[in-house]
Amino acid sequence: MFPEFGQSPLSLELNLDSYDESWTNIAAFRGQSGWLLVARATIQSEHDLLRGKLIAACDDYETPIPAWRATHLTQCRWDRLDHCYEDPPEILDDLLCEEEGAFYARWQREMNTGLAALYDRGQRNIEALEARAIARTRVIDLQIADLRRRRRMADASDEARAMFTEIIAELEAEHDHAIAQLARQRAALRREADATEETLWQRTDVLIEVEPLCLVRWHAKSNHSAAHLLDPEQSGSGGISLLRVQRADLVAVARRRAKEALEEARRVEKTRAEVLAKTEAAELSKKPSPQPESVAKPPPFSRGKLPKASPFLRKLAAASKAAPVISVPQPSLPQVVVAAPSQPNHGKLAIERDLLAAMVERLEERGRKFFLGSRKYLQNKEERAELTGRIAALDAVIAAHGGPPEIGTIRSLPNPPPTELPDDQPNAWPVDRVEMLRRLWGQGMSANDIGRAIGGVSRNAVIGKAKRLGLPIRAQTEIPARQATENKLAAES
DNA sequence: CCCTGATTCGC
DNA sequence: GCGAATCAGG
Repeated sequence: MFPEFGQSPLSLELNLDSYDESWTNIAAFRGQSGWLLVARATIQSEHDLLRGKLIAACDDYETPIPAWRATHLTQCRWDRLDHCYEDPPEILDDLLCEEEGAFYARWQREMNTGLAALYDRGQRNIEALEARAIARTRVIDLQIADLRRRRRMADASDEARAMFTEIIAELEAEHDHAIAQLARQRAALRREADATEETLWQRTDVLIEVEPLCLVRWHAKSNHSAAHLLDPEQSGSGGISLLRVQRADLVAVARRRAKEALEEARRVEKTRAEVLAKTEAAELSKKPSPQPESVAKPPPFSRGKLPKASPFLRKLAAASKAAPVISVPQPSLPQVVVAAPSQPNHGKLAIERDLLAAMVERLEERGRKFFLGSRKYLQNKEERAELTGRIAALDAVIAAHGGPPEIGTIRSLPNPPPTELPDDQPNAWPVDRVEMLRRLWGQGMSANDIGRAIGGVSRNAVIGKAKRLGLPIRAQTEIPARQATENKLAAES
């Protein structure tokens, strides 16, 4: 094990040859380098105390190395200790966070028999559910196969064949239904179990402490292995073959990254297609009579661009920064044309709502990895709260306008007030906040206080917004401000 | 120093 | 349009 260096990063060389156990445990690290962080974790409650080592490691490409594999590295001897002037990658922190969460969960399961039982029971329930579903679908499959065979038989009459087809269709529907039901029930069980588990977690008052022991930038070296690492025919030119090995690594990483980016891009593409379909459907239902003239030549949208996308979609696309870079093998969209809605409609709001809900779900899933109360957990929680707030706001808007506009007299040309709700711009100041700002600014409250009163806004933001709103400029000699200062001075003396 | 609002400028 | 950084006055 390494000495306890403290937190400042050090670079060192690991001698893989000094590893005592099976060579296969560390063979993959040959010639590699990366980062390694070891921390001591202590969990303490009224009755129990558990200590453990947390290991977070990654390679040069920031690919995480599982803790159980990285452990082997710590068993090697090291030399060439030196200062390290590089900054450790952020992912190391993330990994440590995950390890912390895992450690905590382990402690919970070990120390809390109720939780362990609950966990087991949940697993068993899910297994039973799956077994039942598989048995059921298998029976259906057999029936379908049998019916198909009968249908193929020569002596079957046309009516009989039609009947078989009908029954097969029914059975297939039932099969699909069973699968869907399984998915639903499984998700429900999981949710339930997680919720119960979390309440049990929160009930225990514990203290978790993570103390970093060392943070090293490592290079793995192996002397004797060089000989059998090299291809025999290239053994004369070690440098070249080493380069080749490195190149292979780089190519592999590049491929992996490209693949991930492609998947991401596809996901975005899919969401976009869904939204398009929904918007189109909404448009169609809203305008039963087609208006051929109004949209003379709707431009086919270009690839990688979100046509009239909602800000959330754009954000989504931006978050998955893959779309613009990677060329997605486009499934040659059949020129889907959307008459871009000139004003916010309820279909759009509903879609945005759905997107937000989906984002919340993803956040929730991600948040489960983090240790309760950790920085990342809190951040996640905050983001979730914000999104839920936005969903509520959207709901209110949708409700306030009484659902989708009916095709009545009102919906004619003198078009309805476009309700200057800043739903087109998630960054824009919501109307109520602007109102508040106006009022407080009028009352002479300081920008700092206004920012605090509104919440989540800096004084600079308040001032900036006030200026943009064209609110009366307040000279710095304004009474309230000076009064406040004087009051303070008076209080001091 | 503290506070304040005003302005700039990169996003 | 937004707001952090910066400026400048009290």
